[in-house]
Amino acid sequence: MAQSETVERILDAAEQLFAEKGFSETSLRLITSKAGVNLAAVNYHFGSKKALIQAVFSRFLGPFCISLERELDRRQGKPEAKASLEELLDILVEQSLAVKPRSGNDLSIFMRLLGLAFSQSQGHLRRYLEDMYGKVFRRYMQLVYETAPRVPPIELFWRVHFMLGAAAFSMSGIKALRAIAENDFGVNTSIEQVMRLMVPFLAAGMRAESGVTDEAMAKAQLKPRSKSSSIAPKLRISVNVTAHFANNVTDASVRLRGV
Amino acid sequence: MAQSETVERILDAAEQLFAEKGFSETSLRLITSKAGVNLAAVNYHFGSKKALIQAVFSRFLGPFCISLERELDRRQGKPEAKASLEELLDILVEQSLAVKPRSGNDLSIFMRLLGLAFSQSQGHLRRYLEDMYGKVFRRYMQLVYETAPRVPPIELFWRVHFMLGAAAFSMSGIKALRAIAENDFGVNTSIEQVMRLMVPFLAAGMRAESGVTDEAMAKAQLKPRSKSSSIAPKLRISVNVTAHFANNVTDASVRLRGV
DNA sequence: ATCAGCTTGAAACGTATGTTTCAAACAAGT
DNA sequence: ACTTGTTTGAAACATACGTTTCAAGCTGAT
Repeated sequence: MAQSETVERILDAAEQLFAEKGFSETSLRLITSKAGVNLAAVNYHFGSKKALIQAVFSRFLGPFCISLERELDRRQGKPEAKASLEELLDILVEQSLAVKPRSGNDLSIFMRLLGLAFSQSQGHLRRYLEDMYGKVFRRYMQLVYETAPRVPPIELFWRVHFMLGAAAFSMSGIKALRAIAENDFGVNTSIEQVMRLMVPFLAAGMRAESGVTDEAMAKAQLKPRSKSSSIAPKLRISVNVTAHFANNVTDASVRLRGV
Repeated sequence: MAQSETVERILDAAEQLFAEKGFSETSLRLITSKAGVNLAAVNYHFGSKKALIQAVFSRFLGPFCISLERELDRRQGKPEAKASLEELLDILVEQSLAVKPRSGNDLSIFMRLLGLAFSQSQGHLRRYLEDMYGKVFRRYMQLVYETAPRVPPIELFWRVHFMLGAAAFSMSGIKALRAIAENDFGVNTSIEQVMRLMVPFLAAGMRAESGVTDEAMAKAQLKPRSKSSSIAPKLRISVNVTAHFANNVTDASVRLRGV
């Protein structure tokens, strides 16, 4: 077996180009020519452009989530005082920085991709990420909720998304923003510094006094989920369907994963 | 003269579709068929797809910036105590809500567009917005800076972008988020409520204790701009050049505006 | 009623994209 | 050395896009 180096070259090129230009703006021809491989190689190794996009994310998110989960296990093992919000955010920063840096991979590339994942309307990507990494994400968010027990749950819900937005946005435009900061202030801000600057900002925001005035909202509580959703599935089926219907193209996917 | 209703229909359709799918994912054919006009109408009335995108933004941003500037003038007229950060943010909320709502235009659409403007790599759009509305934006930001004199300028710079991100992200995904909130908490959150929930979150984040540890960053100050840029130009020239060079497509634009 | 100037409709153009095809090249097991 | 299964290379395919063209339609002033 050729131990195909081609796959890695494609992933490297795609990761970089997607981050620079977005998904639909990056053609397979551009990727393959930058990677120095044949055009057909993408469809041969990945099956489609969509699958390529997902593979680019998995290459980073897989190791990241594994090490994040391990860290959460470690913390939850020792029954000390609950982690503060700052500590929780620091975990994310640390784990991001810890993921093995490949050649020329300076983290900002992937952060930008993560931002794009939200803002570009790639439905398949959202579903894929939800299926693959939604569980760890929700576990982490539960811990965040517990650090601010005085804020109404519904407001916490929104604040978490304000946090997400601040992070995704800053990271997605970080290259341009760093250039502006350098130009206007004459100081270079590293990706790591930006992430660390974000921690006190987000923590303070999460802890701010509640702004809820609506009575119904103040009393609203998280509804218990149905029992079935809390049972770990043994098997998951994945089917991708693309329907062309009177000029409207819709795609749906159900995913199935073993074990 | 036909008082062309076509232009409005195209703008309405484009605004909605861009917000749903992004710019490059929305074809002119989709826009024109949704608007019920001929394909060629876009190029006839706007000249190109790029110009259409810009027009969509201007239709909202024009009135918005005018009324924002008026409000800033009004406040700066009376030499009372400086506005608090919450007041400044409230101005934005108020002005956003004040812009005349067109049919089916529930503000979230435009907020999502604003988010896309940053994350999609439409270089021409960024330049256009900077040229047209950069001045008001910087004036407003100057006021924001002044409300937190104790935070190092470079950190304020980043915090402003964290704010922008929180707003753009939450607003851009607001439709889905509202559905989730409704489902999980059984409470409906209006767009206005979300915006108001954002104010204490953002204000607290901006005022958080500085997280700057780097000595160089702590001392960095905003560099004075060159004098010429502070003089209101009498005339501005606009030229768009698209260069196809060995598979790399680059476009640049210089804009010229009367008065 | 006529004419000029906008505006629309339908079709075509040129280009770029994702995907498929198939023969050639290659690697490894026998 | 031969065979088998995998990987590459070059070309073609089908489709979708933004844009252009030009004849037909319309409006309002003369």
